[in-house]
Amino acid sequence: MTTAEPAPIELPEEPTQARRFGKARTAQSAALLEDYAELIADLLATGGEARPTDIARRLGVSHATAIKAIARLKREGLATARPYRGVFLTEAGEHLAGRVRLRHRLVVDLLLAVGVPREAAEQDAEGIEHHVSDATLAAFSRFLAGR
Amino acid sequence: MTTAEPAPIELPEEPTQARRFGKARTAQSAALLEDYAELIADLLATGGEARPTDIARRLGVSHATAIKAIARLKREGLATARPYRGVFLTEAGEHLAGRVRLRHRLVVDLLLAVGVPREAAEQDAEGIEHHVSDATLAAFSRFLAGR
DNA sequence: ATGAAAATGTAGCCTTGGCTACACTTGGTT
DNA sequence: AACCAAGTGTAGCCAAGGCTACATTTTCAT
Ligand SMILES: [Mn+2]
Ligand SMILES: [Mn+2]
Ligand SMILES: [Mn+2]
Ligand SMILES: [Mn+2]
Repeated sequence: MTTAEPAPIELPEEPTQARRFGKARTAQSAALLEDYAELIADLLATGGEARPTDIARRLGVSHATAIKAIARLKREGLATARPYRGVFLTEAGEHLAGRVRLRHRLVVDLLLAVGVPREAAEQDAEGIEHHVSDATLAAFSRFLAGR
Repeated sequence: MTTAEPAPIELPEEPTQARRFGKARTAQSAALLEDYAELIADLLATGGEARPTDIARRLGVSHATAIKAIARLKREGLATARPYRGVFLTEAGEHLAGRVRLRHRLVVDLLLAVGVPREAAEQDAEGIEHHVSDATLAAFSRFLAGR
């Protein structure tokens, strides 16, 4: 034989595929808020305060960009902030941050468990975490527990 | 004891964290082109042609949105298309589609292997695939081979 | 107390990726 | 040959998420 057998291509049903892509887009649009919420919670927990400049530096964006995102967090009821006074999370924001942090850790742990090198795991988890459903998260937990 | 021990929070170094977030943003901006390339290749392979309306229906977006994305594919040298004549992939586009399809399959297979239910695996893979680095992909391959 | 540096906020610009509405081809039926 | 439906393209709108430049407020050292 000259080449490996190319696996046959089969397309999902059209409505199924459209639904999957749509959900992936929805997950993506939530990603930014999730990262901000998680980071703000971490900064508050470790340093005591979450200032726009700190947030911006950690995310690698300009402070203007961070301030606009914080405005969106406020608009969506996840954070509070008064001018020149730092950012805090609402109940909803804290709750979101908690779930996001758990997901983040589980994704990293699963990647490590299947043999992904540490830094790749930490890097890839930052994107992957936003696309892990509850069902998948549960499977990750079971897999990690049973070994 | 009353509550589970809350794992201690430690933040990555600032430049490290900024680099990770930046890479995740870059990966995200490539995601749309990857999905289009993969889908166009699949349509060409199975149906013989990839028309804007088909692409739009499968992605769950309007045909106008699809046409604009196809324009971007052309701009970036991944596709060719003449008015009213359907879309084709360039060498670069075919190559991208091939890599994306492989990644997509490996991600689904890995999720199944760790116990994720079929539909959740297919769904989550659609987003996860865009954040899987070569190092992680290699680890997935090894994991799947050794069992 | 004051002056400089740092942080914060605002304005205006850009690209991406959505959408709807409308105009124009194309291709099959009659 | 003509018509009509489907497909295609274009225009114009919007929100998100980037940026730079500039104005304002705080904070900190002197
Ligand atoms: Mn993230
Ligand atoms: Mn995270
Ligand atoms: Mn995808
Ligand atoms: Mn895919």
